[in-house]
Parts: sequence; structure tokens; C-alpha cells
Amino acid sequence: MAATYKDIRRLTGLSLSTISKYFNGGNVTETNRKAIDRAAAKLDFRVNDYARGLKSRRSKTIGVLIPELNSVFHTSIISDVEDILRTHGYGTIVCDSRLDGRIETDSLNFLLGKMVDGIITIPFDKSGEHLRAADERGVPVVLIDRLETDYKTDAVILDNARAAELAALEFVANGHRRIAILSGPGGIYTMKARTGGFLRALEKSGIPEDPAYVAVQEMTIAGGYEGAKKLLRLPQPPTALFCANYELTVGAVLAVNEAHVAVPGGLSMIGFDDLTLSQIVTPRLTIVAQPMREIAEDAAALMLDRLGETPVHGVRIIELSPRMIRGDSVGKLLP
Amino acid sequence: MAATYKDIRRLTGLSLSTISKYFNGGNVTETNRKAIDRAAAKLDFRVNDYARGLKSRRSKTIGVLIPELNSVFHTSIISDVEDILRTHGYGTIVCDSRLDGRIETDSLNFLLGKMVDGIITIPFDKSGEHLRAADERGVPVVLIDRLETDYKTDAVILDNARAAELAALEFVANGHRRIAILSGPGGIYTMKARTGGFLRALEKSGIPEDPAYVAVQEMTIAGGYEGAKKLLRLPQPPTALFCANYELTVGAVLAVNEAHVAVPGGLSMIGFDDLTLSQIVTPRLTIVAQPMREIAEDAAALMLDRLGETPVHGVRIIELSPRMIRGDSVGKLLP
DNA sequence: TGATTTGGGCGAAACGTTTCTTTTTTACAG
DNA sequence: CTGTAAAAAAGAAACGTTTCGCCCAAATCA
Repeated sequence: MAATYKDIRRLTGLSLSTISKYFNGGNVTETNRKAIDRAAAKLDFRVNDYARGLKSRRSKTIGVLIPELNSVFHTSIISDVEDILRTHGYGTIVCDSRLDGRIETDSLNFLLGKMVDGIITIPFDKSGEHLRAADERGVPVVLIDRLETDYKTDAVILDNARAAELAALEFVANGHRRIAILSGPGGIYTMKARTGGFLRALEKSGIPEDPAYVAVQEMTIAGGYEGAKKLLRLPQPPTALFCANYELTVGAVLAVNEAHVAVPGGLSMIGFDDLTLSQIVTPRLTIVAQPMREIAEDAAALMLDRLGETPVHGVRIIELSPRMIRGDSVGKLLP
Repeated sequence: MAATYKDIRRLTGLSLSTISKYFNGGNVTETNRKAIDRAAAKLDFRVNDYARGLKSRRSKTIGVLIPELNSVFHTSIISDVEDILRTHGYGTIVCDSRLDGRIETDSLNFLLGKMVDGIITIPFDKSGEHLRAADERGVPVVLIDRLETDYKTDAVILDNARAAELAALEFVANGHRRIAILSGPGGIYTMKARTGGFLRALEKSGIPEDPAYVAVQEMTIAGGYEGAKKLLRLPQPPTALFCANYELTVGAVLAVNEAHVAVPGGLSMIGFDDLTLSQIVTPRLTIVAQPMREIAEDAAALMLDRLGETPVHGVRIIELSPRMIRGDSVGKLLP
């Protein structure tokens, strides 16, 4: 049976309010502090979060809602966010929506039921309608990676167009003209922005859009593999390939390796996200990297701000800049 | 402001107990059912989990504690477990211990504070000491993938020795003698069991242990990559390589591809876990597979059993059998 | 030294449910 | 119709905290 304040009162003779004050960081005389500590240790006491949450309407917990647990980018960011929030005394509850809008709504409500103080999410639903429930309850929401069409709130995102542009310009600067992009469904915020930015950059460089060089696949390793295979099989295969996210990059690398296409001799490649793969593959992959640590830090900071005493006005959207990390996977094409 | 039973009482004239009964699946007259439904909809009412948890000491929530979010095997299993529990009315809270024993203990206490009804964990700490806290609170624990040395409780694990044996025998049957294993630290339950099983099987087949052919690395893609490189650089490189987990397999495939070693011509390979990679790589990888869905189902079932009315006696450990999925990555070595 | 501030301590009333007990209604057999 | 058993509704007391207003003693000031 779990111990309560009453048990501590029994052992110390102090009042419940004093005990409560102590466990909430209030001031208590040295004598009482020791007495409570001793009693708590003896009883293996732990504050009952439910009673506390019921009364105070705060849980010191942040809900984290992401589309799937199987995306390395997502889980990396989330892990960092967790670490930061932990140092500020906040626990985190992670839910994944399994790429299902209904589950996403359910999970959000589950989190609200758990009285989370805030919600950090990489949204899946394209409208953000489900997030209104948080709003109505006064629970702040911070978006990561993607904006919603109908729901405006704090967010930290990448300058996706710029990221894709970096890749496009690198290819162009090296003399490439047959440049392909391997991307995800246009319904996904990031994919749309990256594909758009990529094609616009090419166009500005005088390379018209060629639909054959735009491969759209599921954002999975398998999708990347399929997409790359398809591009390689074209009668006029591209000389350069940009992969618009991490999973697509991994899949493409596998396909290219397997087809014994030399990189960069036979194909120049630029991947996405500075995660394991790009760090170990040879030749070292040139990648467009997101400042992942910074994303996590900014998201956590936005949330902690909202949770602070002083009210924050308006909506703050932080757009971070990508940077290119040059490896040896882009070759110069002689005219 | 969130609505409460009292608001529903105001709209329906019913008593709190009737309303409570209804929201807990009790019987209520048709008229009242409708009235409550209408009021709840109008008020956007949702039961307050904290009040409910405080009173009933149950949360309809299962805590899930895993070492890291970045392991595909872990997150796949967890996703399945979540799905199953969801259909039984249980929510899940996922925590990861970031491969840190102290965080693991903290997270466990966090979960207990959230009044989880049970804990499903892939433990990281080798003793399981931290799990006693759950015991003391009467919260059932189910282990997945790994057993603990000092804490006995329900678990579902793989017959790891058998899994490794399958691989070893396959190599032997194809005439291989220079057989290597790429494994993880001996401190990890699964790695120890797999390495042990592998070496014992070889020994029984008359192939003595050769330390040079046992590569121990961190269980990451980078670790697998390093380990495989090292093995390939040996003066007498192995003709066959078994990778003892998924991340190691991915890393090894990358290294082998990159070194332009033909599979199975130059090296026969057997990987671990039936996840994306093995499904898409060419030549199709022979793998030792865990019945992942079954693991998830059994773990969920063990937990639901403990949560049921009828008390369950003793400790149940389910050991599942691995199976081999033959691809084209193991070649016959002529004598 | 008496008046005033300061701050720890106390008691009691919530918070929104569940649950046990008691009362009322309903259904139905006699 | 009446009497009775069963079902449904009502009433009231928790659950373990936080928080508000108040009291008191010690410290500070004039």
C-alpha cells in the first residue's frame, strides 16, 4: 500500500499543508525538512500524481505525438526533446498515431486525459483540426517539422525549399543536367515543400521540369529502394539524384549499391539528414542536414516559454536553415 | 473549462452515481442513456482520468519502457503491442531509458507515478533491481526480449541459442568452415545467448572457436559496419558471416556492398530479424527471424491476463522459436 | 519596550470521480 | 391488484493532494 501525506503526518506530527509545501519546494525549517525526509524514506513515499493532478490541474508532463515510431528522424528529435524537458522537471508521454488520422485524434485525447501541460507534435493530419481540442483546454501546442493548414500555433520547421535548393544548386554547379528527385507524397508538408523548392531551383538554372525525374514514393526504406530502382532503369537515367528524406536516402543507397552503379562515377547523390547512414557509407555521402539538436532545443524552449508565468502573445514560427555537408558523392560532369 | 459529472447532472437531473455507472459501462435506462449522451456531447465532456485514477487506483494505461527509441526491432514490437492493448481499452505510455540505468529507474518511477496498471519492458539494466518498485506496488511486469538476473517475472523471449544455431548449421551444411559472427556486448542478454549458441553449434560440428571470427561491436548500424570491415580485412577472411541483430545486419550489408564483396560468391551471409532491409536487399538475404507479431501478442496477452479478475499464479516465461527464411545469400562451398 | 513585519505552520475546503449502502422504480407471478 | 424480487437510481463518503485564509512566534524597527 502506497504511503500518503497522512502517514508522514503520523510519523512527524506535522500538518498536511506543511508536508505539501515541502514537496513542492516551499520553505520549511531545517528540523522539519529532516523529519519529512526521514519519514518519506522510511515509508518509500512518492507523491501521488493523480491526486496532485486532480487538485492542481497540472501534471508536469508533456505529451509527444508523432506519426510513427519507425522513423529515425522523428525518434531522434523526440529523444532530444525528452532529454531537455527532463532537465526542466518535465516527464514526457510518447504516442504514435501509426499514420492513422483517427488514432491521432484518439491519442491526442488520451494525452489530454492525462492532463499533459503541453503537447509537442509532428502532425500527420493535414488540417490540424484535432489540435483544437488542446486549445480549448488551454493546453499549448508546439509543432515540429510540419505546419498545419487550419491550425496556427508555435512551430519549429526547416526551410525546406532552401534545403532542396542547396542540393539542386550543388548538382547544377557540377555540370549536371539530368537531375532527379526522390520524394514523398505531396500531401506531406515537408515533401511538398522540398519537391517544390527543388524544381524551382532547377528551373531558375534553366533546367525545365521533367516528370520522369520526379519519383514519388512512400517515405520508407522500401519506397526509396523502389524509387531509385525505377530511376536507374530509365532509358536516359539521371546523372544526379537527390533524396528528400532519410528513409528514402537509405533505400536509394541500397538500390544503387546493388545495381553496382558507381558513386559518383555513374551517379551523383545527395541525401537528407545527418544520421547514421551518411556517416558510415563510402564514398561519404553529401547530405543536406537539418540542425536536429537545435530543432529539439527550440521546440522545448517554445514549450517551456508557454508554460512559464509570463503569458506569451501571438504565434511564433521558427524556421531553421539547413546546411550542406559535402562528402564525395557528387561528381563533376564535364561538358 | 472542462465539464464534469456535475454539469451533466445539471442538464439531465440524474445523480452522479448513475452518470458514473453509465460511463463505466453499467446499465442505465434507454431514456437516461440518451440524455447523458446528449449532455456529454453538448458539453464536450470527457471523463477526468486523474479523478478516476485517484479514486479507483486504476488508469487503464500500460507503461512501456524500452532502452532506446532508435532500434527498429524495439519500436516494431512496441507498435504492435500498442495496437493490441488499444483494442482492449488500454492506452500506453512509452518511455525510453536512453541506454542509461539511472534514467531507466527514473522512468519506471515516472510510470508508477502515472498509476499504470502494468509495465511491459525491454529491460536494459542487467539485474532488474529497478523493477521491484513495481512489484511492491502490485503492478505486474512483463519482460520482452531479455530476462533479468535477479528479478523473475512473466516474459516472452526468443530461443536465442536456437536462433544462432540455425544460422551456424546452415553455414556448416553448405560446407563453410571459416565462419564468423558479428555480435554485441556480452553484457546484453540476447547477444550473450546468441553468441554462445552459435559457438556451441560450431563446436559440435567440429569447428573450434576462433576468436578472430567473433566480432563484438555496439549494436548499431555503425557498429555493424565497423565489425564487418574488420572481418573482411583479416588475412584469412571468413567465408560466412552471421549478424546477431538487425542493426548489425544493416551495417554489415553496407560494409560488404561497399567493399564490393560479392554475396554469396565472396561471402555468405545470414542476417537477423525480418525487417525492411532483408526484404529489399538483393540478393535476398537469408535471415533468422523472430516471430515479432507473436512476441507482441504474447506479451500483451500475459499482461491482460495479469490484469484480469482471476489471479494468475507463478511466473510464466514464453520462449518462442526462431525460424530461418532462406534467401540467396548463402552459397555452397565445394570441398 | 511596544508595534510591526515576516514567514513558517495549521485547518479546512476543495478537485472530479468511484463505490458502498440505501431507496425507488419496474417487472412479473400469484 | 398485491407482493416480491430484481434492476436502476440516489446519497454520501471517500481517494490524496493543493491552496486559501488565518494564527502565531520570532525578528525587525522606531
